[in-house]
Amino acid sequence: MDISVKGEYALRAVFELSCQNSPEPIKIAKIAEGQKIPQKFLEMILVQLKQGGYLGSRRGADGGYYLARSSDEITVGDILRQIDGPFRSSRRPFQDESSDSPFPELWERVDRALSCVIDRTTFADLVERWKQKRAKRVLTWEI
Amino acid sequence: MDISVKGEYALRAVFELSCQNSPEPIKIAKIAEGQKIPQKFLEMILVQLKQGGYLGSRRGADGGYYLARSSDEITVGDILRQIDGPFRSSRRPFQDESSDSPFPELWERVDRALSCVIDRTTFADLVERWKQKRAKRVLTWEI
DNA sequence: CCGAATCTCTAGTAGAATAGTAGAGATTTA
DNA sequence: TAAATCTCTACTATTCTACTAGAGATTCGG
Repeated sequence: MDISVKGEYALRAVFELSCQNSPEPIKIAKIAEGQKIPQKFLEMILVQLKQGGYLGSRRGADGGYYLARSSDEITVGDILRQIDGPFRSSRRPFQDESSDSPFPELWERVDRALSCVIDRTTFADLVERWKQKRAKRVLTWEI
Repeated sequence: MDISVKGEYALRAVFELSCQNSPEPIKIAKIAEGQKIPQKFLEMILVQLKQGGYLGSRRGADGGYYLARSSDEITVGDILRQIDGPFRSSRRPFQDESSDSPFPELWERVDRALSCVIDRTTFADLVERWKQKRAKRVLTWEI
């Protein structure tokens, strides 16, 4: 019942790209620096996200990564599943044997509850909320 | 975002005890057999559950484990947290550094959603639902 | 078209966690 | 007391996590 560091790095990388929201690619090094992620580790993560169709890339000078879809069409759940695979609670090996147990149904309900948060939260949402929080903080300071 | 086998074994063990619902202790061997859990592994799990105050035990002939509380006062979340520790999503190391990120809030929402299921589902609930499902199945067969 | 910048691919790796196993010791009851 | 049972300590094989290293492929500016 935990999220891997790798998964969180992936979220932070996509968040960074969503914030920039530029059609021009952003360098791995810049993302790594901005989000404090070991660069070589991040490289592997970004390749996975590209394979999933969430990011695109360009090599060479002025190369980098960019969002392959708009940030309101990528959810937190998309990224986590791409990086860490499907959550195990949904495909436990116990289900088939006799099925005479209350747990498959429990795991379904857990999955649904989780899904309500992670599959409904897009990166556009995250950026917006984060901006609002920042605006609020600045306001409070100025008063 | 997954549940350990150990955690699921613990749930199954407590479920077994809740089903029996007997004041008399039930032997480890019987629980292990009933829920298909390696006995030696189960022993360690049961000790942890006893330390958490969820189970009691008696040694010697006719010894075994029993519920230390009524099954409607033990939740799925209690057992999972006792076995696997608190979920990491709630105490990630990223929070403190700058806190200039939308993720702490996201993890809070994940935790709340999860909590709505696992901290509100007691073993009495599980037993009842399971019995109802069984009754339904029998009914369908008989028609 | 050269070369520098950048992404990409393969491989390896230290340390922790997972899912157990083994066996002697402590306690209780018949 | 003897047998049954829980309890405690220790060990271990395998897998996973979070990286690191380095050579190769591609692009673009000049």
